[in-house]
Amino acid sequence: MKAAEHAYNTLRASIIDGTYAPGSRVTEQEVSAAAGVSRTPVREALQRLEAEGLLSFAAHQGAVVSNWSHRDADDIFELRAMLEGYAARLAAKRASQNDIEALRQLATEQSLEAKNRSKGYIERIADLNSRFHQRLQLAAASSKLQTLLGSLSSAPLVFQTFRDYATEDLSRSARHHMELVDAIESGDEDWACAVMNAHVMAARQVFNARH
Amino acid sequence: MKAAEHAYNTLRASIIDGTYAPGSRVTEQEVSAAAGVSRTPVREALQRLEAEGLLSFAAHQGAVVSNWSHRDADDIFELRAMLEGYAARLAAKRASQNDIEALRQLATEQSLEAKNRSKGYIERIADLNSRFHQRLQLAAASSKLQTLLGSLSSAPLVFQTFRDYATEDLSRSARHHMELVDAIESGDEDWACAVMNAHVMAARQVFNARH
DNA sequence: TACCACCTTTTTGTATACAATTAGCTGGCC
DNA sequence: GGCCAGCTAATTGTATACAAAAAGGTGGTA
Repeated sequence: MKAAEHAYNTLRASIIDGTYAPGSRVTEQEVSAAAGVSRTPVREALQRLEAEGLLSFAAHQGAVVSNWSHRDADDIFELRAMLEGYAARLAAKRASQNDIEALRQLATEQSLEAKNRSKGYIERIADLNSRFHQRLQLAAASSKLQTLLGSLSSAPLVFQTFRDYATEDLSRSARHHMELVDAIESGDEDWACAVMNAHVMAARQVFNARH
Repeated sequence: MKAAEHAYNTLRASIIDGTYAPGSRVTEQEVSAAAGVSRTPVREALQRLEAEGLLSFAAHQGAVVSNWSHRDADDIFELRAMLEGYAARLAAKRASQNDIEALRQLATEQSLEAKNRSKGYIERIADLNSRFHQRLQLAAASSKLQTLLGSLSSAPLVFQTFRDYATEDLSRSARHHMELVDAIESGDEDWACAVMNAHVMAARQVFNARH
């Protein structure tokens, strides 16, 4: 793996798991030492994380970990609803048979995991969930949209949200995905968009209830 | 000015004015020589431009200038309509008296420039236009939204579009801005959003007619 | 003449050294 | 005792040197 990528992964994990608290300062040297690479690739990693919104630079003061106010979180869910809704629309219009089968496969697996809840299911569901959304965005076939959504969903709160899901939330999420596949397969843009909106709004509700 | 910023500005200008054609490869050394700085800040500039979508990296092959297909352009206008429409909504809800006065000032100036068309008016109008939109985004008070829109409007096609504006297009654009101010001042979210949608769709129409 | 291996050159990726700016502190002065 | 100047240490910003990888050309061979 390239050094820059290693530094990026290391720091990103540290931010997400809370090792670096929001608002705390991150120096290049720290990361350099932690990742075992020189400062050059570290600077690259910092820039990427800044572009993704996990860090922000104050002038001449280096990087600080972004902290998300309640209002920011609300805005982000609103934006996600809008953009993912649009993605669902495009997917309903453009998805190939391959896309649909892949999506159905992922949604089915997720349903099973949500039902069985065998050891480690949270991580597996989180993974299936993100793969589902990414596959849907691929089917939407708008690279710009994918970029925009990428910068939204990489925000820490998405990760946090999943841990907060109760059992019924998990199965509802899985049902949403199944319904999305049906809507996309039938080519019904309005339906797909509506389900996706409900999906994101449900996630927002879970988040707001806990924070 | 910092060297990285200088490299960024230099290369960005070269891409926008067409010195670097879409699809052409950009080497670090070239930019380094052109800007008169070392490769280190150049790499920083390349990353920023990649994040903004003006460049894209192929694995181990360096940076190539992005070229925008017709479909990409259409998607971008669609996304801008959605996001700027949302921004207009938020602005209608949240704008302060200061915001409104600043917006009205900018829109008024733009109207005059569109009417008089004195030497260099294109550049001045382009500037006023971008300041108007940025001020509106500021009034919308959603930093994440601002980031997303930033990555859309920095795309080359926005610049190109403005040069294509005919006289009547320019005055219509100015009228849209005036109407937006009225809608925002009255706090009517639907109105503001609708005007903004019309505004972006009109821009798309101009772009599509020429390309 | 076509094709393949190898070498050269170019270009990216990384490390390190140095410059410049800044924050925080220490000591002296009022 | 409080406050300001100046210094020190820490941190970012930049340049350069070197390593690694890859593209493209060259020569030889079938």
